[in-house]
Amino acid sequence: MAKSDKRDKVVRAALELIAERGYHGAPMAMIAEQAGVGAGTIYRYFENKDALIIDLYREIDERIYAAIMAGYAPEKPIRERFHHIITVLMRYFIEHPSDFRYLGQFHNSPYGAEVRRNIILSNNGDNYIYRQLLEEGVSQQVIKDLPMVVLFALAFGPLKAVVRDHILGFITLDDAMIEQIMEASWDGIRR
Amino acid sequence: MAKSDKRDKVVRAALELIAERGYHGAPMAMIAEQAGVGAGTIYRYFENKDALIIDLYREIDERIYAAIMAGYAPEKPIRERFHHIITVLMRYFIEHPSDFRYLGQFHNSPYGAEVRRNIILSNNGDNYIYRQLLEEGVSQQVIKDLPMVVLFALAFGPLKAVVRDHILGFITLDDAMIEQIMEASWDGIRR
DNA sequence: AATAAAGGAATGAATATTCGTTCCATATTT
DNA sequence: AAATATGGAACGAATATTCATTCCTTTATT
Repeated sequence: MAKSDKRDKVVRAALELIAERGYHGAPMAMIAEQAGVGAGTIYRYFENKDALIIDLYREIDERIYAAIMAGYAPEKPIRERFHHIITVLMRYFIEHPSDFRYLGQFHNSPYGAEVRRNIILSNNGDNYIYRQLLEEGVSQQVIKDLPMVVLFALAFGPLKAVVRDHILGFITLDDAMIEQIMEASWDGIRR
Repeated sequence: MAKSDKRDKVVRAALELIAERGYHGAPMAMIAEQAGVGAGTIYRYFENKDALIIDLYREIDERIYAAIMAGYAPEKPIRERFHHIITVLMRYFIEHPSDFRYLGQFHNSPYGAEVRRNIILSNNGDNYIYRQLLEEGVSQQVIKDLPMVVLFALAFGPLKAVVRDHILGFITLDDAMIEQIMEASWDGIRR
C-alpha cells in the first residue's frame, strides 16, 4: 500500500465519520478502524487531530475550487458566470454530501471563525473568483451596490440552506429546481 | 436561591460556553464553575449533557418565537409581515449573539438533523408562522411558486449568513443595512 | 415561641469511561 | 542489513456521571 494511499484513506474516513457524527462522535480510534489502519499510523501523517481536521478542510476547499475552475469562462457575462458558479456548487455538494456536512460543522465550530477571517481577506482560491465576479457586477451596475459580505450572503446563503434540505431528504434538487433557485438568488442580488 | 434560579444559571453558562467554545470545549465541570454551582447539581436538572444541550435549544427557540409574536399582526399585508419577521430576527440575533452561535452549532451537529425533521413537519412555534406567511403569499401570487423549503432558504439563508458576518465583525448591521438586506431577500422570493 | 425532625436540594470528591497520543515490537521497503 | 513504516497495546489526561454526605428550608412538636 503506497504512502499516499494510507493518508488518503485516513482523510476519507475522517471526512465521513466527522460529517456523520460530529467531532466528538469521531474519535481517532474509530477513524483508524474505518480507514483500515492502525491508530498510530494516523500520527505519521498528521501531527494531531486538529491538524487532520484543518487539513481536511483545506482539501475540500481545493476540490471545490477545482470544480468551479473547470469550465469557468472569465470573459462571459456576469449573469452567465453567476449561473455557472451557483450550478457547479450545488451539483458538487449534491454529489459530495459529506463534504457539505463537514464544511457546515467546520464553519460553525471555533475552527471556522479563525479560518473565515483569513478567507475574506485572502486573494486566492475560490473566494477570489466570487469576489471578483460580484465586484465587477457592482461596477457594471448589474448587481446591487451593497457591501461584499452582504452580496455573498445573498448569493450563497440560499444555496447552503437548500442543499442542506436536499441532503436531509426534505426536497429533491433536480436540474429544473436548481435552475429556479439560481434564478431566485440572482433576483436577490441583481439591481 | 430559588430552584429555578440555579437551573437558569446552568443554562446560561452552558449557552455562553458552548457558543464560544463548541461542545467539546465546554465540559460539564466548566459549565458548573461558570454557573457557580456544584458539578453534581447540573444532574438534578438535566439527565445528562445531551438533555441539557437539547433543552437549551428549545429555550432559545421559544425566546425567538416570543420575540416575533410581540408585535406580529396577522392581518397586515404579506410584505409588511415579512418585513417584521426578518427585522425582528436580525435584531434579536444581533442582541443575542450567543443564541445565534449556539443555533449554528446545533443545526450543523448530529443533534440538528434529528430536530430539523420534526420542525419542518410540526405545526406550532415560529416555524408555523413562517410557513403560513409564505403559503399565503404563494396563493395570493405575490411570492414565487416554489417548494416551501426553497422559499425558506431564500428568505432566511441570507439572513443567517449576514448575521454571522456581523457577529464576526466583518460588517456592521445598522438599521439602514438591515432594511436593504430585507429588501434584497424580498426580491429573492417575490414574483 | 423555641426546638426538633424531615425532606430534599446541593455539593464535590470519587469512579468509570473515553479519548488523544505515545511507544515499541513487528513487518516492509530500500 | 539498515532504514522506514505499521499496528495496536498501553498510558495518562480529560471527561461525564455518580453518590455519600452536608446544608438549608419547611414542617411538626413541645
